[in-house]
Amino acid sequence: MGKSKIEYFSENQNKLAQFSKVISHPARVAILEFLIKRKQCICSDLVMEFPLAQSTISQHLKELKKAGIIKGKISGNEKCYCINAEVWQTIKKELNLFFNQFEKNKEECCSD
Amino acid sequence: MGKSKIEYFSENQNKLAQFSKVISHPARVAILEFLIKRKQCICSDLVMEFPLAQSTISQHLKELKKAGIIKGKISGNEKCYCINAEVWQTIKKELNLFFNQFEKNKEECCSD
DNA sequence: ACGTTACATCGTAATATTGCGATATGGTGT
DNA sequence: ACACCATATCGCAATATTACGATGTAACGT
Repeated sequence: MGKSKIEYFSENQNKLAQFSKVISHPARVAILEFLIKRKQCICSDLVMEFPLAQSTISQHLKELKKAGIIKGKISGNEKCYCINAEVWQTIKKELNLFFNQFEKNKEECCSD
Repeated sequence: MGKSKIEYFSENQNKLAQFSKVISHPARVAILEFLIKRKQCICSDLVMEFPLAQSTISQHLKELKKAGIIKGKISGNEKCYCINAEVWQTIKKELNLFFNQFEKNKEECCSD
């Protein structure tokens, strides 16, 4: 009970759900938008920008990194993060494929 | 703690996160794809199709309905569900806007 | 070597999600 | 009125997520 029955669904359905989960938290959306604006940043930039603890930011970065949507390069003391362009395009494409499956048909079948 | 600090983020960031959350579970992705294929269906169609209890399906439908992505019309005994075309397009557009914020630049700033 | 800075990870608490059985609601057919 | 559908909701248990402070690790400056 409570445990997701993800094994019953297709690989594609699970992949899409996972991609969506990454951007299903406003902090991660905000981090990604910040990263787009600044091209790159380090963890402490985000700690300054957002009202979240360093450990919390670090955890969100870990999630984003796990999904591949960002990448980080160690540069001496710091760790420089940026968008992973390839994965970004992949996720964008997959979401588009999903949303393009539905074509509006003239006759609406239901209403509220 | 553990409570999401959603109040610190913009309306747009929260909206995008909420839209994403709806499709961040494989069962809901599967339900939506089923709904696209069949144009419309009732709850018991889904109960037959997926290895989930009726109450679980009903709950996922509730989530989808809350987000507005589907709508349901009571038809006697049954409740006919289908995609809400308008909301579908809205979510698609919002996600596209988000993903189009990032343009690949030639020089990669980080690597793994 | 020592303190500082940057970041990750651990441990824990609060909260949210997922799932199911049981039960409620409300329309259908008899 | 009654049994029978279809669906919604309630109550609960298992699990996942979010968040933070404390602590660990590793490079830096002195």
